[in-house]
Amino acid sequence: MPLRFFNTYSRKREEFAPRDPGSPKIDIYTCGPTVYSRAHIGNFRAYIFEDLLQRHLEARGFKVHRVMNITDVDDKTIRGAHEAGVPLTKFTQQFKDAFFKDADMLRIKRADEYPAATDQRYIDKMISMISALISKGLAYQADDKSVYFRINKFPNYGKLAHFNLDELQSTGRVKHDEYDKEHIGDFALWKAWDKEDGDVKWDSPWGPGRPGWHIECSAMATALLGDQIDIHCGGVDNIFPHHEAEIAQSEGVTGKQFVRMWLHCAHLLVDGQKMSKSLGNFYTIPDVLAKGYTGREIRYALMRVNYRDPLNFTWNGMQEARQSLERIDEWLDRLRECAGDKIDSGRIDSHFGHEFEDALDNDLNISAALGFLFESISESNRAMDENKLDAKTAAAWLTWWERINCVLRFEPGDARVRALVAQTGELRLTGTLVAEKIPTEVARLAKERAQARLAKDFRKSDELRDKLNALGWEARDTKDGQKITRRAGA
RNA sequence: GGCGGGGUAGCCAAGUGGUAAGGCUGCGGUCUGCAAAACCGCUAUUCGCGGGUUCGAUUCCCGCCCCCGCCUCCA
Repeated sequence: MPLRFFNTYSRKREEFAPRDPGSPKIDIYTCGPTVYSRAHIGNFRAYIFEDLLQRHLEARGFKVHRVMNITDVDDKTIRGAHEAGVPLTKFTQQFKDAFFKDADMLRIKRADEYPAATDQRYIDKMISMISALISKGLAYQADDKSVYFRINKFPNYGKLAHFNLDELQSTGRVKHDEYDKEHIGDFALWKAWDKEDGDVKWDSPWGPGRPGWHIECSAMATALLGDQIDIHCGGVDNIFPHHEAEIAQSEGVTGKQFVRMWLHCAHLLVDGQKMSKSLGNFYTIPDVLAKGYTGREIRYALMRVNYRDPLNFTWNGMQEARQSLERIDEWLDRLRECAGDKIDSGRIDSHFGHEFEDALDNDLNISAALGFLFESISESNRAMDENKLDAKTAAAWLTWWERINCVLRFEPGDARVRALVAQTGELRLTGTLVAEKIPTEVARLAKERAQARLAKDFRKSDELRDKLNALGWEARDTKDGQKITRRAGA
């Protein structure tokens, strides 16, 4: 089945192939955070989408080289540093650290490189690109000393967003230096130093200043990935002006098609509105964790809807994510018990097809892929209920799970490891998971409860179950004895 | 005004020119001392609205309504 993605440029689903058809190498550039405050879960929806994209491409045998930029100089970072009374680099560092911490929490695979806009290497590259644009007549220095891109000289400007330049309207959200620019749509490549910038400045042929926002991506992308990249991703709000500007700058310098495929992620909504810093309707990862949810539950909640559809964030949705993951966890536990010592001898039988991967091939249709997973869960659960699943097949299911989980990364985490306490009170490990140490108090209560049950003292047994519950553990009676697990989200 | 995305059960959501996957919730059943989990069953004669094409449309075409986003800070 061919890999197909919706290319924003053509507005069509297109078959994807690497630049070099004979090579599995793919270069991806993804727009990263501006580190002026903590990223919110709407931002992370885009990063989760990119993670899914990368992991699926890798599952399909491609060698992905991914770059994500860190914007660490712009109006907001400068203002934030000024207000905090600390140097810019110190101000941005805390949000860089927080970004990686949050990304790890969501099990987002690290990009190969995280270039920062303030790295002198890229400042130099930006300056050389701007010089090239000026020499080609595609840019000019205005009276305010800033350098602007001359969009009227770049015929393709507006092609990505499908905008007609004559119809661009100012929304009044941003102050324009309309007197200095030739065209309202001309965007800054180099911003001349202003006293509000303080000591944030770099030397350039046009005087001291700092880079415009868009040029950094063109510079870092071409510096690290070359003149042409396979896939470029971002949120839909980056289509215009940011990605439009990137095309103009990059192609203006190189004369080559900059990006072969543009993929854009729809917004995360809150109460039907875009989650954004400016509206104040946002949650950060720590906000959601504080409500008792785990990183993988957030991951599930952000990943389960196709990336091109708006996704409404709700606490009900978080609860659904938790319950769905619980279902997967229970299934894995049953399979591991069923597989027993055959657990490592799993081999994929022919009936374990590739429907999961096939679904993702179609523009990352995660809903269809998860639908197939849950159908598989029902099917194998039924077989286990009927005692028709042998250990080898159970092991094969687990092997299949390991395969698709390379993309999903939904396995229980360290903080939520499942363990068994048999009636004897002995600790037993399930499958390949490492058991979390059951607190001695919990183990003691569990043992006491097992004894009460043997004595048919159900009143005491129920009281002990309530106590375990209060401690965040769940006691369940199975035919193999009492089972103690961490409660969901605990 | 221009350019996009979306509207499928209580909620989330897939999908196809041939009669609606899956998840969550709820209800009934099996199992259980009771639960839990799992399994079984039930829950949209219908896919925003109105036309058209067709033997047949949720799916294609035309018109309209609603929601969200972008139009130079935004993932």
